[in-house]
Amino acid sequence: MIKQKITTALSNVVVEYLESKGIAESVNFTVEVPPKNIDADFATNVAMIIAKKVKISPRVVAQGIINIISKKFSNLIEKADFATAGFINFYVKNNVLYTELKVILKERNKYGSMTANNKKKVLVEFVSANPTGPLHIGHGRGAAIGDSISRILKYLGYNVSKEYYLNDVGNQMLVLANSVEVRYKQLKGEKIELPADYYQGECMVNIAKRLIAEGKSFEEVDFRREAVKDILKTIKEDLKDFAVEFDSWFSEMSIVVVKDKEGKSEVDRACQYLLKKGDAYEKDDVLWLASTKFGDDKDRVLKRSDGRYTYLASDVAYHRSKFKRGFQKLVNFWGADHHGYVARIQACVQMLDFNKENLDIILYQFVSLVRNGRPVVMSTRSGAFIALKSVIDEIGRDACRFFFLLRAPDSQLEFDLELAKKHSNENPVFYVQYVNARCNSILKESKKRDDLNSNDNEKIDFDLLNSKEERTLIKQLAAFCDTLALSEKTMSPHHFTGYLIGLADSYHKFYEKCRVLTNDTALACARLKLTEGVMIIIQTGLGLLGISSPDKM
RNA sequence: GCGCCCAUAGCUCAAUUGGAUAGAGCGUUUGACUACGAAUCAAAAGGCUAGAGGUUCAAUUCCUCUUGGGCGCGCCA
Repeated sequence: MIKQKITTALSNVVVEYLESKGIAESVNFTVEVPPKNIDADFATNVAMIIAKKVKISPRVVAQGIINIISKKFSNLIEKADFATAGFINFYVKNNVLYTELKVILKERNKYGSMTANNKKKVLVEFVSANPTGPLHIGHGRGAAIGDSISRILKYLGYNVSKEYYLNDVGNQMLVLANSVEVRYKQLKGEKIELPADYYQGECMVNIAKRLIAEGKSFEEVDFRREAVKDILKTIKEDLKDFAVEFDSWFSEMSIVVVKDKEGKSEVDRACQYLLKKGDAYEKDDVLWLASTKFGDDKDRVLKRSDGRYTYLASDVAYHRSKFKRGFQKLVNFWGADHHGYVARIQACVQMLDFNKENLDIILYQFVSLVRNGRPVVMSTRSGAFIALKSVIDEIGRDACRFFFLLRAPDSQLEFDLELAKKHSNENPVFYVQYVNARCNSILKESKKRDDLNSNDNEKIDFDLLNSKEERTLIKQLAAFCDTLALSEKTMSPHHFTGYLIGLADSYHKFYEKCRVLTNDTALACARLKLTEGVMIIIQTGLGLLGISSPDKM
């Protein structure tokens, strides 16, 4: 929040400066934390931007800005100076830092949360893996990212719904049903081979075993329904183990198979709508989506010549349903193999009169699995994949989530199982969690001393927190808000893992340099408050990533 | 052939979306526990950001080309 204060003050000053020069234009500038070698708290590039616009040297502009801000915001700025590169560096008053710390102590796990987004309804769709087997590690990445972003958006005041789109109709379901059927027959003693293009996974056998155990005869069994039921159950359990829970499971069947009073499905309705608008047209016995109108390479088929709809038609109806349910913002997390699909869905939402800006499609690159240096091929069909569950069991939920959230979605990720296992004790997640455990231990220790019981923030002398380590730590805490903003802007939670590692780093350094439980009561009390603030932020931050903060490790 | 994504330390990845001397972890080398947790800290080594041009006060970031990898390109889902 401190950065925000500087930005606001600076905007004010810039307007005044430009007016004094008779310029009406506004300028875009940034405020940021300077690199380590500069000891200022914040820096801005505004002098360089203005200088270019008004053709005055950056130094002169900077001096003008510095004069105004020093006078007008002396409560905020301790000192401001011009750096040779053209930046203006700011040193904020210690009081500003202490005020921020007090806000954290007061707001606790609501610090930085907002109501400003006015409960805007947003739908986050992720995982949406086909129900043809247990989730594998690639789905895990999507699950971790989508779930964390949902938590972050909720924290920022959005009304978030998490949805799983279930492809429970179509060819794959046919293959699935047939696969279980063959297994069923095999178990009954029939001598038949499982075709190579059927699902080979062990779970097909288990489903068949269950059906036989329940005494279901071949004639009465709906293999598709039974298979989906079992697999879905497994998927839900896996997700629960991963701390991911969905608000809704949207069945494709509900928009394809289910008909209204007039015998029309939602897909029928959606296609009808597009046809009427002229965004779909019939040609050669085929119904086409005129997606080229909105930047796609070519028009796409909605309804085949044999009268069956394509997957795209379902998706059009599905997105239409999202709007009909009143969502104002859509976020879709897709595996990178779906990138060819982005253009047509963007086209389709525009045809449905939705602003393209309110649809975010985030592609996450594949997780390539390596075991003992040898690549592991991931294919649900071959059955030779690594289940998410086995990885969670192996390295733990927290470490697994943190690992996935460490990287930007668009970087391909190499996951060496042996390595992950080997270094599980040195995983950065423990580095962060350790801070919480350490703080907890200090607080517990402090309870043994009668002179440290003051819980009243007003009686604490925060001025005593004036070392370099302490200032750095408080600034770091305040940067929590910037991290929230950045994550929202990029729709990626990976900024948070980096932030938390940095915060942990600052605390460990503070710990080495500044003893918390000193004989000086006033100082000990102040440092305990700082420690408490760190715990609040660590716990809240890890919470946004769906990761626990154990008291002891 | 066309399109999307990526290329940064020995390895896995960051870099506040165009900012100052490009940072972490692992691995390597060295040091620190008889006061709050050593799952920690201090220090060293490691880089022509794949290559070549361009845009500007400023490029890992934006544009073009080349090379190398991943993934798509169906009346499959």
